[in-house]
Amino acid sequence: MASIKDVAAQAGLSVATVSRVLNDHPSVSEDARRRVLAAVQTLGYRPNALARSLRTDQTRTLGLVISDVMNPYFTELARSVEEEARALGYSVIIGNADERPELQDHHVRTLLDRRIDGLLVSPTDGGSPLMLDAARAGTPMVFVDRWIPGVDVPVVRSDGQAAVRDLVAHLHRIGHRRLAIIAGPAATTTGRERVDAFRAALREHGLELPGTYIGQGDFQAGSGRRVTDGFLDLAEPPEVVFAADNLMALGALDAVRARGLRVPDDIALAAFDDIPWFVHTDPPVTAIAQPTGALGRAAVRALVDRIEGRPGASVTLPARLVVRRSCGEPVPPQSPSPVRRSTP
Amino acid sequence: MASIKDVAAQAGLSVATVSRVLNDHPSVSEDARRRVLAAVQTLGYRPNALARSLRTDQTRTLGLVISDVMNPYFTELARSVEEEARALGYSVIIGNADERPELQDHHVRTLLDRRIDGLLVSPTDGGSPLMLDAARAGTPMVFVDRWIPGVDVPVVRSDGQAAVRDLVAHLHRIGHRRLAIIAGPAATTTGRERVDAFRAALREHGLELPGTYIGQGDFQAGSGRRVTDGFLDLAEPPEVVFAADNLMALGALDAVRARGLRVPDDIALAAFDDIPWFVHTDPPVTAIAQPTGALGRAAVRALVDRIEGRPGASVTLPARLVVRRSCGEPVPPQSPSPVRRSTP
DNA sequence: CCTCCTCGTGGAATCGATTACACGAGGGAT
DNA sequence: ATCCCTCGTGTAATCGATTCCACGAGGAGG
Repeated sequence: MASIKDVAAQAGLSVATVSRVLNDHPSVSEDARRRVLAAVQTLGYRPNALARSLRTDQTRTLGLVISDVMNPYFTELARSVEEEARALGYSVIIGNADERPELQDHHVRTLLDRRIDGLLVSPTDGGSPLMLDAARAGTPMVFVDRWIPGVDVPVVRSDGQAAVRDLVAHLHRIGHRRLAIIAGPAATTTGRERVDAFRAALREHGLELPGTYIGQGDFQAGSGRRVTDGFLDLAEPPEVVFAADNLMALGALDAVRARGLRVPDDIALAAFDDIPWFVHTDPPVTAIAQPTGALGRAAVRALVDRIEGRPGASVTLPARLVVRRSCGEPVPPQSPSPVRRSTP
Repeated sequence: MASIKDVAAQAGLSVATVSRVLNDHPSVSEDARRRVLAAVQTLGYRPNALARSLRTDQTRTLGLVISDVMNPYFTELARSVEEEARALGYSVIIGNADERPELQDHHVRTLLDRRIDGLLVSPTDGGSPLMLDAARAGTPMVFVDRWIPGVDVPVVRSDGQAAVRDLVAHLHRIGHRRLAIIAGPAATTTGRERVDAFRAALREHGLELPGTYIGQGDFQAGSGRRVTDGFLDLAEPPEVVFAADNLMALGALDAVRARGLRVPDDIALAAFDDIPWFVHTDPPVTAIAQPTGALGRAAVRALVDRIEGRPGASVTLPARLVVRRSCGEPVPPQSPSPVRRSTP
């Protein structure tokens, strides 16, 4: 592959001049510029990003470590992150932690070794020493969706508390009293927060959340299935299951279906995170929708702010309840389909 | 950030010796090794991947350019690719082309600039000069899922012909005669092949595929909606719509639902690519399942073979029909749920 | 005791870029 | 005519690693 030296030779100039042309530095003659550009053309030269980054100490690359690529929520987040980053002149390297702390660490390490300019993380756990050290050492970092308390890093997230309250009110109005939740891992903020919000909302209606109605999941489909099975085996099964993410809701549907039961007649279902498929499931699933695209974009802006020396603020955006039929009547006039693809 | 020089100083040795320890070169004394390791520990040193790659001319990184991250099929592909690559000691950088040729080019260029060791592509179009040049110039490359004819690059893909024939036989048996297809872009091999296979299978039953029953889609949900609307507006609408991918099937469901019609009573639906949600849609969707994980793994192995100087062979794996209820009776005894997550 | 190897180590070149500094040519002000 | 800037260019240092080559110490063999 042609290097800058080859271009210099071909153009009959020094590498310094070639470099100046390529970075359009002002003091270079029109003649030199033309010759360099011609040489670049004929050699098909492309600058070596590694060499450039080594010298300039910046990669114009962001690392994004997400908890699970197979989760449509994170997939959409990744898409909006890449889009916004590209608009700001950055590339993104995605690492998929698959909800496994050791994999998360692997990716953080690899990204740091590559000297990315900044890191966007949705932590799977309480934070490994590696990540905490990196944050303390001054690596620009922003938490997105989930975060780690006690670390001085901006957090871009969605607040589901009001939406959860709306959900519980909706369930209560329909007549449900025995409400259960499939929780996410206690090591994650979203895992804890959603349970807390749920419990607080129940209390407003004078309801309890007994221990047997809190199932421990891990944000993946298998755990949703397992926990739902447990609920259905109880002497007094819940009337509603609220899954703390969409994959566990998928698992819950699997479990219900495997027993030949029906939603919402035999048991009602609601989920955190709205995805396009929830419109077409049997029945359409009532869900709490996060402003995913906006979160991704805000996270990138906060991170780039930090990288470029500006403060970089935390952002919290509200989630909202989308009522469909999976919790029973009343059916709303027309449940809107979550909007994808087109960014207005 | 500490460099190898700092480690050398801390250990009281030269950078050469430090480097030898780090790459566990045989000729280094036990004493030196201990001192270097201690220095690495206290400084929290991590080698700079950029510098290393610049010197050794290899990044141990694979580029993967996929057509659309929001498509669960590609998402699963990406996951299996990363998994296999990691097992072989490689990292993966994913570029999302979003079915747009110019974005695909952007990512290929960026990846090439980073001097990735090899490229895995699922081309969105007939191939830009950039990509063809790279292939000709000897960049190790493998096509996955889709490919470009006339380029000397191994292809790892799934053959759906037999499964499409099974599907058409199934539809014919049920009594359907007017079958339509939502095709993918003609610029992609999968776009063309699926139409061809469908037409050939119809012919075996003495059926035609009229032009009005071929809708031009782009593998994204919006086009599925649009095309299905067109079908439903025909004087004689088809009895079955076969969507060439899962997102267009989602769009088709949207369109049918918007008119207050029912699947399969008013119109039947089948799709290429099976995903977990198809089990729980209303009704469960009959689909053609690709061995996605196996494809991703085979593609990585082929690419790594090329990179490491071995031949690197093309692979074709069969797809299979999964019958559910979206095409009407007969209902199979129990339609299996596609397996995710766990790799056996 | 001398010679020859082997082993462990360090010096320095190298990868491909960027950039500080030096330098010569040309033009304007004095 | 002299001085001083500005402009365009080139030389060389530098980023952080790897690796070829040279070198000194020590052991084996004659």
